[in-house]
Amino acid sequence: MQPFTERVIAIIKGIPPGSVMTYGQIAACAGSPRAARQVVRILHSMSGKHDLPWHRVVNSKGEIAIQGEEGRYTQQLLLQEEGVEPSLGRIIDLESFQHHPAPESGKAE
DNA sequence: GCCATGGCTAGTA
DNA sequence: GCCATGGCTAGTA
Repeated sequence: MQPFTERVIAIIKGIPPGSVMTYGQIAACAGSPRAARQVVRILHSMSGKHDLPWHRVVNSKGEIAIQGEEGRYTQQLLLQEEGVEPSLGRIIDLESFQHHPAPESGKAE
């Protein structure tokens, strides 16, 4: 697995319950601010095997970005169970719920 | 060529 | 709603 991919996975695993990060934010933390779509691809293909909290990742507006009805519903439910309540437009208030990892976190022990 | 983005523009009210 | 972006993978030679 490539270093960028490993960093992205470590960052996603570090998102605590009850908070979210955005695709672009994760890419930036992993060292490639323009690689938001790569974060998408990693989540899409590896969230199961690596036991990632995939539901804690949303787009830059705070919206659930999943495609199908079923997936959208599942993500919304998992977030609500952690106390993340979207407002009426299904928008999550990033000011309240966005996780900002410390620069040291996710690096080598 | 994939992809669950993101940032900007045009068009409407 | 359009389109540039980018790390990775599959498929071919």
